[in-house]
Amino acid sequence: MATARKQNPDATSTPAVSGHSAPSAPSAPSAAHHPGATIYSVAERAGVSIATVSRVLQGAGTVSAKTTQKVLDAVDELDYVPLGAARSLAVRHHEAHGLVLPELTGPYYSELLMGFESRAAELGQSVTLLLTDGKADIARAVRQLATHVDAIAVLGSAAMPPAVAKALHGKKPVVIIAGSPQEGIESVGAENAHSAQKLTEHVLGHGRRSLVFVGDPDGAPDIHDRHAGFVAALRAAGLEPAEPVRVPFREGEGEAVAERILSGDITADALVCANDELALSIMSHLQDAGRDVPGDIAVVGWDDVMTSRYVRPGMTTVRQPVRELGELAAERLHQRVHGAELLAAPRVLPTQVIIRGSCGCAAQPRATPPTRAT
Amino acid sequence: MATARKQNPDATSTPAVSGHSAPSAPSAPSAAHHPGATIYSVAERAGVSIATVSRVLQGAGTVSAKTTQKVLDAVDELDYVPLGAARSLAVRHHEAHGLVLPELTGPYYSELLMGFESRAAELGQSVTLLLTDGKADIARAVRQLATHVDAIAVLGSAAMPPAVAKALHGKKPVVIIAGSPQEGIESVGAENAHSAQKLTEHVLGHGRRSLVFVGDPDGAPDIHDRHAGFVAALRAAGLEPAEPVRVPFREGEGEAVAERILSGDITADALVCANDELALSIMSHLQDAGRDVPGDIAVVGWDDVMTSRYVRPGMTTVRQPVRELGELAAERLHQRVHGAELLAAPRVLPTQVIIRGSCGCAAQPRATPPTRAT
DNA sequence: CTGTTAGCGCATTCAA
DNA sequence: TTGAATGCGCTAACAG
Repeated sequence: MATARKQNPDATSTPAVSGHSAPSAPSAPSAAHHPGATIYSVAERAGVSIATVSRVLQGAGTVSAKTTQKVLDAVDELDYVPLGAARSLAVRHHEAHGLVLPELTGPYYSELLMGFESRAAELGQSVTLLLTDGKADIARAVRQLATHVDAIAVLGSAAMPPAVAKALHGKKPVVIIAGSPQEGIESVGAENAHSAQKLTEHVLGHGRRSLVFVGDPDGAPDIHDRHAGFVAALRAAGLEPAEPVRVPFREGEGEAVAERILSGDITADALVCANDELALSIMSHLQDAGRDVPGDIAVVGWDDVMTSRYVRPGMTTVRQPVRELGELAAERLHQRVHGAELLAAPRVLPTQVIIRGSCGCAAQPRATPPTRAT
Repeated sequence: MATARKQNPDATSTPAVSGHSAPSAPSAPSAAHHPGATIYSVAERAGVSIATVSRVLQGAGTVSAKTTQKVLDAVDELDYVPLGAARSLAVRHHEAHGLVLPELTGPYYSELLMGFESRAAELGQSVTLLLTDGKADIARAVRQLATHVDAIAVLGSAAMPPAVAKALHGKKPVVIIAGSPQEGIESVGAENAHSAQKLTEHVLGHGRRSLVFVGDPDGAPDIHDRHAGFVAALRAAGLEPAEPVRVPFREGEGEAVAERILSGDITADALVCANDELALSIMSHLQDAGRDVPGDIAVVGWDDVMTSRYVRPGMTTVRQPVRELGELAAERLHQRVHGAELLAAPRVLPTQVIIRGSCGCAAQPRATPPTRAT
């Protein structure tokens, strides 16, 4: 019965003396893990009030050097770990941001997450991660997440029901990353259409005329935009774009696409792929079948993954500032939590076309700093 | 002043009648986001007590269908999002696990994280991620993390001061992943020494006699074990192992190592590398310089990253059940939180040697299911 | 089946 | 510079 508080159901509600926890048992000598040290045990051990303990721990108010030291010692001896939930309840803040991603294969998500975590940490926020792929009830998971965080960032391609996003929003700040801007929800992203157009123009510049877009424009908002840029470039060149080859961009799909090309089901002298994994896989299978890339057919991707530097020919692609995108999202979340207004226009970060050999340019020695264009 | 509670500083502490929040204002008609809906507002709106609201939300106790519906409606209308902190404080746990990783480049960490998140989610736990690379005060970050979670998993190679691990442990369950088992701290990992020995024996089987290990055995516990297996294989073959080439395994290091080989500073007819990124990079630079792999020199790696299937020759390597490792860690954490005893012996998961062409075997068509050995 | 009540551990006025 | 008291929103006995 050391910690004496809130327990006077007997006495009349007059501020009875409540004997300052008299020097009864001088508490256990030293050592040993108090599994449940609380601010009360620390205060008692230091011989101060919990308010004082709180002050030194928060660095708030002014506490004498001597008292501070006593408290710090007690904290140390007791191995005190504050209970975050109690603090959160009192201050009404979780000091945590949520991030919703579909999954983590490939460098894109990881980069994004690293950027997000890094900036969040700088701002004193921890990050709680939610992966949607394979989850049965995503809406439930997101609501659960909302319970523990102050704000949430969602990747556009994460399978989160728009209804959920809207519901959350209004309760907690939400930002959509690389998604289609929704009414009243802030979004950040990397530029797509313009770079796609530049990239396509570059391929056109090699004299290719029969280009096909590989990837599903309706699968994700950024793919949609890339396709739009592709189409724009073709039209500007007086060409009529063929129907895109709509495949999801898992690695395995590349083989199927390659087969269709080899069998003549698809005819093209250049492939503009929705991302590098797809492009890489297709190129590899084509090469295995004896086709020359880019001689017979050019292949370009998007994302500039590591492998794109190692294959031959090097993969021509587009690099996005993915890490910065993550940082930006964390940053905006934090500002919004602290009262900043929702930004009406999406923030879009510039991207960079990386020219290597697969587009038809002379092969470069691989794994060297890429040539920059744009 | 709708929610009437805990406010009778006037009346004597006798259980005064406290007028049941008489049907004063019938509350706002419909619609609109109550920014701060609480269990009280929901209860009031549904015309029940907060206990009932809690019951339907927790699925605990028995509540009549009609009442349940009223509550659910109120929750819906008010767009009620419970405050996790309050619940955590009351039930005294966070329903969250922490995961400490150095960073997220390459597929290893991502896989691990996916496994961890997936299993944690199944168990109803959310995951809070902490990346140590680039953090100034890691100990502080970890303590901060400990504040919000019930248990923590740490990757062995994460730069977490052992002292912190020990401090945390005893307060919250801790498991070390792929690290050196520490006294009194549970650990899980993938098998290293034995597979390394098998792999080395395989290379030896191709007639190579001058093998060198590339990677720093003191850099991470699992590298240490792989090196040990390497040494064991050589000794068993009557060979004296050369000093390992101690480099960190960032991608950039490969070039430097390749240079030393080309310049004759290092002589070897086979390289056993600490991981695939290193092996890949070295092989690539060697090839660029005109060396034949595996003709002139064999190169093998560890991890079986995606690129290892795409390069030629295919990279011979060792696949670890990384995802399963993550799942196992989450699983153990959860069990420990729920009272399970600390496992004295480390749980170690089996690995698999993947034979492709870079070790000296006949080149395989790439990007096909790997041949299994072991 | 439902309501009352007492904390959970902490931050924070308000006094002293 | 310090302490006493109050409440954050929720769960969980305990009554009824």
